[in-house]
Amino acid sequence: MQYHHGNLREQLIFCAYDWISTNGIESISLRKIAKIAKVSQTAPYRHFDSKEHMLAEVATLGFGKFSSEMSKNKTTDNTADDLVKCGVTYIEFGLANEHIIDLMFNYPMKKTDFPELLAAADKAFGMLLERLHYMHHGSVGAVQLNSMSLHAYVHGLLAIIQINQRIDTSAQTAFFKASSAVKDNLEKMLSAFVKSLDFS
Amino acid sequence: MQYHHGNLREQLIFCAYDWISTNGIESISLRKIAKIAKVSQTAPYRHFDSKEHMLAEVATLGFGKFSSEMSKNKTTDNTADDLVKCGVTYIEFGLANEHIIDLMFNYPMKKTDFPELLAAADKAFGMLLERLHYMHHGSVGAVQLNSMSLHAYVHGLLAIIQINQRIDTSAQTAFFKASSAVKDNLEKMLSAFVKSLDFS
DNA sequence: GTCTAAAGTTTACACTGTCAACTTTAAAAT
DNA sequence: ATTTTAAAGTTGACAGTGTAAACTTTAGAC
Repeated sequence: MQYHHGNLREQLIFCAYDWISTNGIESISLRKIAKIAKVSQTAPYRHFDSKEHMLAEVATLGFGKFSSEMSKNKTTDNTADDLVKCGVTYIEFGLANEHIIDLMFNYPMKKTDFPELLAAADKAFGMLLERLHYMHHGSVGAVQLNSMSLHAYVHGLLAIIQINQRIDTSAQTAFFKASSAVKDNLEKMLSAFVKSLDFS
Repeated sequence: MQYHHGNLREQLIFCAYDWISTNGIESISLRKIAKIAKVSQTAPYRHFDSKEHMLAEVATLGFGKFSSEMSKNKTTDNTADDLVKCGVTYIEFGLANEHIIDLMFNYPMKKTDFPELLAAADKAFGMLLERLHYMHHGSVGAVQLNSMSLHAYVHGLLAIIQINQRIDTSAQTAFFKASSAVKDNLEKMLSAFVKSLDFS
């Protein structure tokens, strides 16, 4: 079966992705996206159950780009370095796409309603798991705990940097002065962290 | 000068705090809060410039409770343990008040518009700094970097656990299975992390 | 007791998500 | 080739939102 517009569903997702990228999540509305795509206000409802459903598709797209970014830099001969690069890539992606990563991780969605999104998120997480399994040399042990630990650390570093960036410099307090130093020491901090993990 | 209602401003803040605690941030509206406080829809505008302004006051209240929770458990004879307790308290507060901490850290507000909020956040962060300064024995060195590092780790752990909790068990993937193990290993993970910090 | 400014109300506007009822049109069935 | 049908898109409506303007009430200063 064909359609009228050509490919409205995907175009809406792309429009929404762009809008969120530049304007943030709160300012989005289905009606605006529909207007940008030059269709009527309720046309999106022929393709998505709800606004949340559409945002889930955008988040899925985000995880796709995120994964392909993360899958680069695989050297295999020094997995610890790869892990550090993973972390740096994670944070750089977050800084370059602050609103999208906000949607991906902070926007409250019933993720179980959107299996595609769940799978996309899981795939991204798999990049970490894969490398950690390699470092554990087959022993399963604390590999999951280590992966969570690393993910938490990286995720937290990104959050700290973002919180800092939302403050304009003139009003910086002790907290925000400190967090600006994080960005300049990312690799050092991450590799120290990876070294501290237990691979026994 | 007096007023009609008695103490509407504070009551609105408390109402909003309660509402957010139980219902989350997205579902809040100024009109609902006004109705709960039994005043007209626009009465809040005699006390707050905007919805955001009111939420900033709620967040400030949140940071107050957060700080007083964090300031407990100060033994001074084993600061490393205190730091671990700080982290555990942070995460426990977050889990017991998921929507409030969401407002405090994830809700996008121009924090510079609300100096009270900035100060309250800074005070909470000071709990960490204080202990870390003690462990650095006066040497300033990497104390700020360490504080950011620890904050990032704790913040990230909380985020991971929260993400996990939003998924219902039947649909758990590798990612979410792993994150459930974090909660049972919090203290172990935190004390390993604190030990890995460089206090030279 | 009058006056004034703070506190609260009413009305209104533009915007939102979403539903129901309608129209168009591409492709399957005849 | 023509009819049928269901998907794709439109129109209009409803309740809820933030917030601005104009109004009313009332406590306290004079």
